[in-house]
Formats: sequence, structure tokens, C-alpha cells
Amino acid sequence: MTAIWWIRRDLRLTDNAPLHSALQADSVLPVFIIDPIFDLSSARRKNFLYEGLHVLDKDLRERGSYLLIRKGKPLDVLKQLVAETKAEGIFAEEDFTPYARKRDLETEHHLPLHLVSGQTVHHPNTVLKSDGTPYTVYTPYSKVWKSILPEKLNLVPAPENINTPFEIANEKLPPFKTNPLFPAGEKEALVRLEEFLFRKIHSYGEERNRMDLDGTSSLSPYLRFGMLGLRQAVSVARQAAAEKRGVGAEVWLNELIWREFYIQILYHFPYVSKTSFKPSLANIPWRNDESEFQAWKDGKTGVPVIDAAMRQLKEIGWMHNRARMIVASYLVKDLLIDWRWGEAWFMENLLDGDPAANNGGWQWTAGTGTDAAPYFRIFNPVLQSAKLDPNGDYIRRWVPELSGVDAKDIHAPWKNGSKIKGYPEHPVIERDKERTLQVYRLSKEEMKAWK
DNA sequence: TGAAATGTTGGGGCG
DNA sequence: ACGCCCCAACATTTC
Repeated sequence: MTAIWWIRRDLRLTDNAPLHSALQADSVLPVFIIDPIFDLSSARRKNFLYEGLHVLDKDLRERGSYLLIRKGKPLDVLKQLVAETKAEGIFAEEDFTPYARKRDLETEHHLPLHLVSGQTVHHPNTVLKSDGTPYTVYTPYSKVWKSILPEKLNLVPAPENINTPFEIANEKLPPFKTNPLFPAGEKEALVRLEEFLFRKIHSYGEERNRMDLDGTSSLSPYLRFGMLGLRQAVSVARQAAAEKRGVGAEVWLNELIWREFYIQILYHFPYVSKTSFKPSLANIPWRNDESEFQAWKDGKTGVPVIDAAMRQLKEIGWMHNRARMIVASYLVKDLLIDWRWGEAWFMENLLDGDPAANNGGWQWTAGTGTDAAPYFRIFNPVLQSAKLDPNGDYIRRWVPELSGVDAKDIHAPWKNGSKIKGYPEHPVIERDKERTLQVYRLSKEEMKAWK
């Protein structure tokens, strides 16, 4: 008897609950389906995914198995595969995005699909207020989340052997290029996790916001595709916190909880992917200036920290977390461009681009979301830059035109008056905090009046 | 996971 | 020794 392990966002063998369940059968067929909907997804994220699948295939072959690739609509592909293999069960890790839920519901209707929890530590339906409604504020959510965390998560180790039927027609993996900065795969994820735990986590609390240092875990692309499981990350974070290895471990644990917080927000309030969580800020009269948007995307706004961050994104498909908040605030609060434009650009470029986390982050910055920054909180990019890239090393790393500018002038070179070759003389816009506040206030008042 | 304005406090210089 | 002023450091308020 054969079971199908349908792989989606769980490209790993360690602590893989659906794989573990499938192994009860005599043989297991690991399958990844290249869904036509991927055509709408970002090229660089697909590249990372395909490299990840290539690595997963190698990891499986070390265990006597391999990865079967099929292309097409998941339901059609699975129906076909069940017919070919006489498989009696399909096991998959439950995924909580609106698209995934619809796809899985349809599949469950026609096929013996068994959805297994594993993407999160707590299922979105299990962390609820006493009246049964979901939390929309992070702090109480995280308190309850921690209070119901079991003593041990009982991670399931990677199986040593997987018995797989080999006689099934396989398709070729689409071509990809290896990513030198973020090599895909579970082994790489585990190396990074170790590195983070032994070298960086101690100072994570103080250094995670410093854009010029390598203080973050840089695990997000791996978590995005389940090359590392959130449960694994939480398990080691908890252990490190218990061993009192600095406050860093607790800070990191909270960052991981933010992930689950936004996963459950998108699960319970799927409309947030289309519009503002707060109805009162759903109709902000954005300026939406196309040429300013272009300057932002290209990293040519004339504000060094913004340009550094946007070029980092374009070049490597990843951006420092603090930089994400600064560029998002600049787009939304200074340029007054719809946060959804920024959200879409991030999704197009981030290796870790995830519908829940990305949407949550943008709505937080825009002030439109759950537990959002109040709308009057506006980042001053120059102050943030001076504080969190004090020597200007981050800026010089990504904006070579500014490599000769010293720390004193690099955060706001236009104030100095001297021209820099190849770099805008003035920022694309003169920041106007009052204008932003008015636009937001107006939106709120109009909503009230309309009611 | 803001910034800036305003208020409060306390140490030190000075007559 | 004392009051006065200055100002940095910190706290509070406001948007």
C-alpha cells in the first residue's frame, strides 16, 4: 500500500508531520506539484523553490527515495496519481492562506486527503479569546500562546529510510540558478540555525535592529518554504531562553510568535489581503505618484537609507527587517502611496515573501492593520539611519555612489550642499508630516460622517 | 517596532 | 552655605 506525501511549504525531512504519517504505509511517494498559479508568483522566489526541490530530491535519494515532480492543477494531478499508484491516502501539511484552504477543501472533497498540522506551533483555531473570537492584538495573543506551549514539542527526527516506488513517470524540474547568498535546502537552514544559536543569539536583542551588522537570523527564506519548521525554531529558541543565554533568545521567540500571529490573522480575517483591517482607514486618498513609486523601487529616492535598502532587495531578494519598516513607512507615510503597491513589490522580490507576514507588516506600518502602529507614528528615515547605521556602512555597501561620503553627512547628504556624482541632489519629496496626518485624519472623519 | 515638544529633575558652576 | 541659573538626562505628552 502506497501513501502520497504531498509537499507544499514543508521542504524538509525533520519534524515533518505529514511525512511521518505517510510512513505508516508500506511505501511513500513524495510529490511536489507545480501549480499553474505559480505563473503569477515571483520569478526569484520560484527560483529559490526549484533549487529547494532539487536539494530535497538529493536528500531523499540519500534515504532510498526521490522527489516526484508533476505539473498541473493539483486536483487533476492528484487524481491521476492516485489512479496510477493505487495510493490509499494523501498526506499534506495544513496551510492557512486563503488560496491553500480553498485548494485543499476542494481536494478533500474528491480524494482521501489528510491534512496534518505542522506549519505552526498552535493551530489558528486553538489560540482564541475566552469568547471564542481571535486575538487582534499581539501582546495578549503572545501571552496565551506561551501559556499553552507544551513543555516539550516532541520534534520528529528525519526518517533514515523511505521506501518509494520508482516506476512512476517523473517530470523535469524547471531550470534554476543556485543562489549564492541564500543556498536553498534543509541542510543549509540547519547550518544557519546552529550559527545563529551559537554566535548571534546572545546579542540578538541589541543588534537585530542594526542594519550595518549581521545580527538577524537570516532564516526567513527557509521558514517561508518550511526548509526549517517553525516548531523547530521555537523549540531551540525556548531552550536557549531557558538556558538564560542572554535576553536575545526571548526576543527571537517573540519574533517567531509574530509569524504565527499574522498567520492566524490572515486565517481569521482573509479580507486583509485585499483591504485594510481597520474599516476607518480603508479609503485613504493616496497620492499614488507613479514616478515617485518608480524611484522608490529603483532605490533612487535621494534618501540614502531608503535607496540602500531598496537596492539590497533588488539585488539579493532579501532586506534587513528594520530597513523594511523604514522603506515601508517612507512609501506609505511620506510618499502617500497605497501600502498595497509596496506589499506587491515586496512579494515580487522577497525570497521570504509570505502572504501573511508581508501583509501584516505592511498593514502594521500603514497603521491600517491589527495591532498597528498608530497612524501618527511616522519614521524619520534620517534619524533611523543615523541611529541604526551609525557609521553609514550599510548605505555604502548598497549605494556605491556614496562610498566616499563620511558618516557625518551620509544620512542626509543634501544638507551639506556639496554635489555627489551620480546621486540625486535632493530627495524625491520634501517630507511633510502634517500633510500625512491630515490625509489620515480626513479619511477617519469621512468614514464617520458617511456612517 | 516614532518623533518632537514640553515638563521635571538634579548636579555643577558661580557669585 | 545658599540661591540662582544652566543644561543634560530623563519622563511625559501630543500628534
